[in-house]
Amino acid sequence: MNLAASYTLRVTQTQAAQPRELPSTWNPADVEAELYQRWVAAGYFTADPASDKPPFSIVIPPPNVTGSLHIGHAFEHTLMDVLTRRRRMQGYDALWLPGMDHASIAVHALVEKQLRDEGIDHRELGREGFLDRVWQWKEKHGGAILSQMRRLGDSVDWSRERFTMDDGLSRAVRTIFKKLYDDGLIYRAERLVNWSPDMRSAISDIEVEHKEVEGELVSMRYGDGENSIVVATTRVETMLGDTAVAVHPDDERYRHLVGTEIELPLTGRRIPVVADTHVDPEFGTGAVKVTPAHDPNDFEIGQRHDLPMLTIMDEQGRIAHTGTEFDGMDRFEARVAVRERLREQDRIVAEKRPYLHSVGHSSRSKEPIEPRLSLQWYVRVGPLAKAAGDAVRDGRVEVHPPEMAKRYFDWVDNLHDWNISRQLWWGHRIPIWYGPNGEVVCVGPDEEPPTGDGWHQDEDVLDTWFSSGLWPFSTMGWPDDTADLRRYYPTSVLVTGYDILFFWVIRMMLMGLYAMDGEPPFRTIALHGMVRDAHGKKMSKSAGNTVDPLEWMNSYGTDALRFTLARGANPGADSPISEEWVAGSRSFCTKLFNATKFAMMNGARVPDALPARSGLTDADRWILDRLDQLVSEVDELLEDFQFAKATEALYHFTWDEFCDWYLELSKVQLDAHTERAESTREVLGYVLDVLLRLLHPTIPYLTETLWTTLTGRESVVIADWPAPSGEQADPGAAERIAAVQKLITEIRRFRSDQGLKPGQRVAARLGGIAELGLDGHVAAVRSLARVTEPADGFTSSASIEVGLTGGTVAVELDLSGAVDVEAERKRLAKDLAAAEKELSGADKKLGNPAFTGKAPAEVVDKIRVRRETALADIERINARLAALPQG
RNA sequence: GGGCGCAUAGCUCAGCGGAAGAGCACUUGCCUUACAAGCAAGGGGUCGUAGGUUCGAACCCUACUGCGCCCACCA
Repeated sequence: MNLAASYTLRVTQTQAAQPRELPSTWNPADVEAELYQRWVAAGYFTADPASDKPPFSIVIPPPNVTGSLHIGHAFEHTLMDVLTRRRRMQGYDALWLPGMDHASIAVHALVEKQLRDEGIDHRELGREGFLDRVWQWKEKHGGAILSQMRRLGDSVDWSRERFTMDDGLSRAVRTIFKKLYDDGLIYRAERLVNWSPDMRSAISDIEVEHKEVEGELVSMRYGDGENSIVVATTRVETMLGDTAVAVHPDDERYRHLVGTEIELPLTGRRIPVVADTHVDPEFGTGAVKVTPAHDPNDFEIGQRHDLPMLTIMDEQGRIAHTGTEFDGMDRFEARVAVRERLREQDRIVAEKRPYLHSVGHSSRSKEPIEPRLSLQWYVRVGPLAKAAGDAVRDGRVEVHPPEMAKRYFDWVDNLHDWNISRQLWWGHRIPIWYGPNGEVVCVGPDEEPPTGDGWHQDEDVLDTWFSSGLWPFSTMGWPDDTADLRRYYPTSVLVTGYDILFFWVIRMMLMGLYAMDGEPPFRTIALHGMVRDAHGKKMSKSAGNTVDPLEWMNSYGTDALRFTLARGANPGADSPISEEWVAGSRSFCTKLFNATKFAMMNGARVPDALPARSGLTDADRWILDRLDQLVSEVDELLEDFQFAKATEALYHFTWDEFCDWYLELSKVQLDAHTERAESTREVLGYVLDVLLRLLHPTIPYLTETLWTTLTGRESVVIADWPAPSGEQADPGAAERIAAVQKLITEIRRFRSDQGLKPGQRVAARLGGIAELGLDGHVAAVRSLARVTEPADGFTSSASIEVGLTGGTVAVELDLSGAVDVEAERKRLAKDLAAAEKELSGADKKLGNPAFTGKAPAEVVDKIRVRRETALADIERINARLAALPQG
């Protein structure tokens, strides 16, 4: 892309029917809603599969239908929007597809609680009645986040909004379930699952959080006398379901007991002692009680030794079926009761309390999960996981930042079969029918389920992640062969947090590769970190350090929030955020607003073509060269997902270079009332045009306001992404501007040291400035450093020498007795010390033959130059010191 | 128990082999007609500790210390 192209394309935009005037101040709230509506109405965000542009696509990580916008969303959406808007400007047919997840468990729990508050047991309503309520809830309260996304400025294609419970997506679920079933990749098995007694449903491994809790470790004696053995447990109540005691096969202490049976207290049962290598003879007593139906380890031991599996709890976690006095007790109640009974029987050998250990909790209901033996449907992930690993290993899918790939492999290579059934009602019902004679039939989406006496459908629904795993293609019409699917799948990039890598990304990889004949769901996985508070702490409700992005948008504007978020986004790393920083970003927006206002007040206009460089000043050439560099830099950084660095570069250019220097220098040029003033207006317009386009993906509202006013064109949303001008850079101009900046800064420092007020004009003679080729900059130096031309009666009462490349400028000032000699002496002494330190450092290096011999020539040269400069400085400063009046 | 990451200015972070950087905070002076949500000037760091490699280390290696995260069925 070159400049010519970028300008030609823009001409196709219509002239905006609005006044070319800016409000006096930047009030985001006044324009945001209106601009967003206009963008949507104009169809800018609507992808077009028939277009001849190259496609670019992102699917949104679907937020829960229960959700509202939190800072994490705002962060993730900002990044996605920056990518999407940039691609759109680059001439891609950009699709960012929005939607929501039905969030099976979350919604089920929410509506269930609502009903409970109304005094209704959801089971009484029945499945149909309950689902009616859920849909009612969804229509009324669901999807608050969608309007908040509009507020954020997300350039999503609303015409393609999807919900995981849509008919189309449900059909995709049915289709892939059937395919997996027919391929033998779905099976039913009775295993231990993570059971939530509160939800009365299985939950998946990833919904289990392990937390350190203070429990107890109780050692108790089974059997009697010679034939007794001591076992330890943190869950005394499960002894009611013990069906063995296990010891290590090589353990001499218990060898005589292996194969015998001992008495299990309180139950009247006798259980065998078995030998199993799983047991660690070093831990505790070296003997383990085995409860196959209530502990994952014990389950495996049970399988190996063909032990009975006694389920001693009901689905709500109450002791049941034991035929003991404990039946009906809650599991925690029973823990105490059983321990007390054992103590009475003198079975307790030791107790450790508190005993810290890790217990799995439901991430949903926060209660300890209960391993429970139950019949569930599983996906056999082995072959799918292999493909998912290979796709990243062979580079078809790129993980960014690359270090994160390790984590991906850790997970994908160690996947267990995936339990996909949930004992809930809200979700995709498992399409399995059972017949009266034990038949099991999987019914595809376009097939009729079997009818007749005794046939019934499985009661359970699928894990939420089952349907979200299909998201990149189910949203595009799969299983139909649609234009969208052909064009936008695989998606270009997936933007998501590293915390969701396992939950969601891997599921999409498994399902995408499987359903789409080996085509992965995305080319690149771009992982970002978590938003944290100002001190890097994790945000949580309990810590009270959460923030509300909407509040900040109200106070500082959406752009300020987005700019702050982008500025903190280093790949894969967590980003702290605080209100102060958002306020700082608002300042940036105000600065840009004022700069544009200034330029327009001074007649800045965007030229059809850049003025010939030969007619431009050094300042013009310098800022244009810097702008070219900025364009390339920002482009490369964004291509590499380096949002923070790209944003930083834009900030620095805008504020420190464009505003602080170019605008100030341009004032001098504008005052000249020559052709120079005219070309300066064009350069101002040109730089702002490019700069606003570069900033647009990050701060869309402000840039739209400024750009349309500046250019009179329709919208920056559909403007072209800037390309470097293609002009030859002029390093000479840059060097001269650097010299001018240094000269001005030195004079300002001197003035400040002398305590001169900014408004106080003093005369100065700039000796040697012409010899350095800076004579064209005298007016600028005088204006920015606030020194006037020497008039009659000028007496030099102070002078400073400013060392510049190629020589020095002697600045003589007429301070008319205003010089503070002591301050000057102090300043010079400080400079002298610095120069001497510099000299000795350089001498040390250059005196070291190892250095001069081994270091690259340019490094040695640099040091030599540094030494020369230091020497000259010392001489100059000494002369100045000598010239100062004594006393 | 395994794995990964981080320790740089008061705070939050860049830099990752050749003179210590940014934003915010701080000090001083200014309402200088784009901007006080601002301008100008300035102070502040033996780059966690101890070794090693190198002419040269914030940067590479080793150990240690302190944080953080992820995974895991130690009764």
